[in-house]
Amino acid sequence: MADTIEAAGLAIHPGLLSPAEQRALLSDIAAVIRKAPLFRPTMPRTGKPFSVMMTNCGPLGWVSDKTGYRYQPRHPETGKPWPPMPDRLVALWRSLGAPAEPEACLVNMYDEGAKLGMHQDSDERTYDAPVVSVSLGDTAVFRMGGTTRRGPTRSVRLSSGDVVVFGGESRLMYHGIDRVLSGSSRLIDGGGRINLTLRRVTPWSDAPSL
DNA sequence: TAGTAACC
DNA sequence: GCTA
Repeated sequence: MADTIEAAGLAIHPGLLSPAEQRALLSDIAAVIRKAPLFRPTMPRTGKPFSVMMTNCGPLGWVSDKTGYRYQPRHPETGKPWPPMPDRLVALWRSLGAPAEPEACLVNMYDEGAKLGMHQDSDERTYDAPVVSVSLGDTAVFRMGGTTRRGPTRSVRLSSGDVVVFGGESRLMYHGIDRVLSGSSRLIDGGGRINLTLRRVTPWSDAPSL
């Protein structure tokens, strides 16, 4: 395990999760996907499909369709509430010193060829809490930039078990996935990469009313 | 608008 | 810079 990289509130923790922890988490997520099947979001206005498949767990889930990006309490296809956040993810969030409790866990499934263009996580009503990202399965070529669309970017490989915390200035940094290195991990049967992003959507002061 | 093209 |  290499040293933790830290800059402007960004913390990359290579190999934070042991192989046993990765397998346990993957098992939790497989159960989530059985209850809340992966769906393919589409772009606002154009309706162009994402290459990434998604689902969520926790009280709120991120979705996108022709009408826009938003958080909502129910699966867009089944109409059912998102499955509960696994205890293991709440424990991870707390272990990283994040405030309150995570309200949303977006599950992104990358098959071979899937990618995600550069974007900011800015659909939340609060940016006080960090975004916590967990990588499972095949290695991703992750690109990160600054807090505006233009400017220099750098490329970082994220392997299974790596955890990234976007806090402080880095909370609104542009980032994306250039590609996934097929066959680089044996964690997921059939290959691919699963990324979990834990987020706080509403300010902590609003939380008791949830 | 988390996609994509096209042009440099 | 386009998209509906």
